[in-house]
Amino acid sequence: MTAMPQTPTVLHAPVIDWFDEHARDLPWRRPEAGPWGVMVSEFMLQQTPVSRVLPVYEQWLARWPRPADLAAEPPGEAVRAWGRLGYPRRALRLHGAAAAITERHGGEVPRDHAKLLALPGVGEYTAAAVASFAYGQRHAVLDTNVRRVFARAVSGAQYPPNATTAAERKLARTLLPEEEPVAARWAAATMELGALVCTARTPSCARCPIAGRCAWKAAGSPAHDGPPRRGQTYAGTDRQVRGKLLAVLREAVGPVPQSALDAVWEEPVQRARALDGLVADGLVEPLADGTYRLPLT
DNA sequence: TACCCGTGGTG
DNA sequence: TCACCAAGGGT
Repeated sequence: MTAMPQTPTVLHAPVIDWFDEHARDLPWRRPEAGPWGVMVSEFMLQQTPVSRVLPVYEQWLARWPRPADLAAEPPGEAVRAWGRLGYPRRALRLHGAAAAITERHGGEVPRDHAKLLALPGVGEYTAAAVASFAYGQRHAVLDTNVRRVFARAVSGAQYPPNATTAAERKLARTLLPEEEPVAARWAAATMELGALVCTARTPSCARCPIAGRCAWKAAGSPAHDGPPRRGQTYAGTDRQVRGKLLAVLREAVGPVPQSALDAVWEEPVQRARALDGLVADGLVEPLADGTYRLPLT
């Protein structure tokens, strides 16, 4: 059961005041980033830490300052520029989003949440984040940081559920400040609080602006009880093989022979399955002569 | 819903 | 050392 705060607004001022003082100076938060910069950052930050995104973000925006600039290049160039950020399908989707923005929205990142949501690679979180951070709109922005902050401060649990629940969305809407600019500030502030203070492993409650109102802390910071949180195995999986295969193609200038791909993984069945998967995903293009390259279309 | 999808830092 | 973790989305 989720406990409703008696007066939701009491959290707003301390969290936003804390954000005013402690917010990181990130490039996508600067005014010159614009909606496109915000969108690029949101794609890159999906499951990838800020520190690793920073250099790639700068290169990306310098090379493709507008959606149309990216849309004008082959998707394989986006995959190559993605580097080692991980989950390279995001690069493909960002390229697809840029193409859709160019074709359907006159080259401007749409302001409307529903239109954002219709873009490839843009889900509930990213649509709300772009609408809120880039356009100052009032949306519940529920990422892993915000979910953890609310789980602790309001629900009294160490961790949120594995999958986002309807109760969490309702709570987020309940806590959202009424005024649009305040709501946008709140969204960024709660995310930052989760990223810097209310961290997953060892939260710094001594530095938390709402520690005095935290339900989890008040309960004695009880350990997580429910089902174990989903772990991520990696070694020996298809994902690892796909990563090795794509790394070869990223670093190659032109098409690579089958033999170069065969060299990265011993086991032929899994290797073939991984390569087929990359082709099916549009990350790799097989050529008639038996070589492979990053996609030109 | 549960699972798939990369990569690297860290306690 | 190694399991956990990092501004999710698609199916």
